Amino acid sequence: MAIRLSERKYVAELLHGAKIGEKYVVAGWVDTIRIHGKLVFIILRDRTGKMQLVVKRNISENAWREAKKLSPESVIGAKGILVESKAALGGREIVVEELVVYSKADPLPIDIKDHSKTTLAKRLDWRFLDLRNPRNQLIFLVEAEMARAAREYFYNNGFVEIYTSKIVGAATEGGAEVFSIVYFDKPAFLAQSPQLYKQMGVISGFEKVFEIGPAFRAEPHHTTRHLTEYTSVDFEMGFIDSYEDVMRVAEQAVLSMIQAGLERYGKRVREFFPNTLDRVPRSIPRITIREAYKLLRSSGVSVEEGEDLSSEAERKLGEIVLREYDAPLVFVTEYPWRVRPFYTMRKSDEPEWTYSFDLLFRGLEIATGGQREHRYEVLVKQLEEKGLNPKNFEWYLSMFRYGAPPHGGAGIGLERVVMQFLGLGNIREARLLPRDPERLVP
RNA sequence: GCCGCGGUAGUAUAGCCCGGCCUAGUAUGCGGGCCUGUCAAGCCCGUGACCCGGGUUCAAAUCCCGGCCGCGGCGCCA
Repeated sequence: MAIRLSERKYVAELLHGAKIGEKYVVAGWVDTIRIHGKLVFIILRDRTGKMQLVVKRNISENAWREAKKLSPESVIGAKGILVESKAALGGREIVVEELVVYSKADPLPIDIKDHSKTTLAKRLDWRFLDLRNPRNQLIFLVEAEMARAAREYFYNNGFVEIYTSKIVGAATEGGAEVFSIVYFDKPAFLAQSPQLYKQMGVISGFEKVFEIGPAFRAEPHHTTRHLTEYTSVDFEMGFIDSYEDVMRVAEQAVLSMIQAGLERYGKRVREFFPNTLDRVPRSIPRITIREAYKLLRSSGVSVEEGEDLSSEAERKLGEIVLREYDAPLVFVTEYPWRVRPFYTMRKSDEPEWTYSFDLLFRGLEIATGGQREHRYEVLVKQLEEKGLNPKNFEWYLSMFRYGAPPHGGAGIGLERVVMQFLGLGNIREARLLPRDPERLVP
């Protein structure tokens, strides 16, 4: 008599393929409930979709009595006959003979049917409910798919996956943007980047390494594109001819992420996210930052030669490149030395510029990379030039005294890729449990 | 960190400038009733709110100050 969940079929199976006229067990959440006197319609939702159950008093008095008392988002199981029904969503419905309520839900604190009816802050307070909305859940299915594609790309191209420490004894690049923690009786920090460790991976002899892991930034940004904790897709590769080799890998990794997202979820993504990128770009154009200055200036954006691009300039550049090259992504190369970290390799012929790049996706920086300086003496000089004390980098510097190949790499912000791909307005949407200067829970 | 805007039922909002007409409106939710083909079901009845603290005033949701929280811009970054 009782419903056996081990016999359960997913909604998608019942809607496509399962035999009409057979008896099936379904289970899930009550999406919508419509009570019509002696007739109750239940829209049941599981991870594969939604379908209608109809509970009729003259079929089962017990089930009907239970159904009348249901509340949205309660968890139920049902057993009944699958029938065709022109009126039902999906063309099929289950005529319920048995109904079990596993968990009755209280009135909901947020509107989960339509994400736009509740502010993002409230939605995040109730994230587990917010994610019951298929649109919001889809963001993380896409994220998982993109991470999988990146991982697969790296594995297929000879990179070794490494796991570096996130508790560190010294800040990577000096500076105030690290979180301090107490490590027993010693001061310590949360890693803002695996930068130095992935270089170690190369120098250790793995030659090509990558890591997908958390990065922490203690910068009190109040913007739609910053998190204090995010997922960084990092790679580093040895024996390169130039930073062009690094860009090629970054390009292929990012394009394979976009391709994977579209291939697996393209249809649903287009349904829920009107601003999504709907095709995979063939390639990513490269322009030097000096060309970018010119393009921007001729479009009326004031830029300072030798400076980093402001967020406004990046946005504008994204528009220009889309117009001129029909490309949603662009590499901006040869950033000025003065705005890049000490380990960046400078151009041999123009030392005020570097062998480095940023990758912009629809006008937003999603990756940074370049060739690293591997010559010990040059590194020491560059540290000093940046006003840093080589004494504090002894461990790092020592790696370059015992055989370090020419190498380079990049870091890609996973949430930013997801955000720009889907056309989200706020990066917090692309993070399961976002952390920002104010938010620490849930 | 600096700057701007904001905080009204469970949720989303109107009202705030120009204090009294607010016994705070609307939608949705929630509770109850009618209904055997709905599809954000419908119709009827009911329910529920001015962020906290101080001040100005005969009178404060409305004006002023402080706090907390939210949203966004900038710097910076992925």
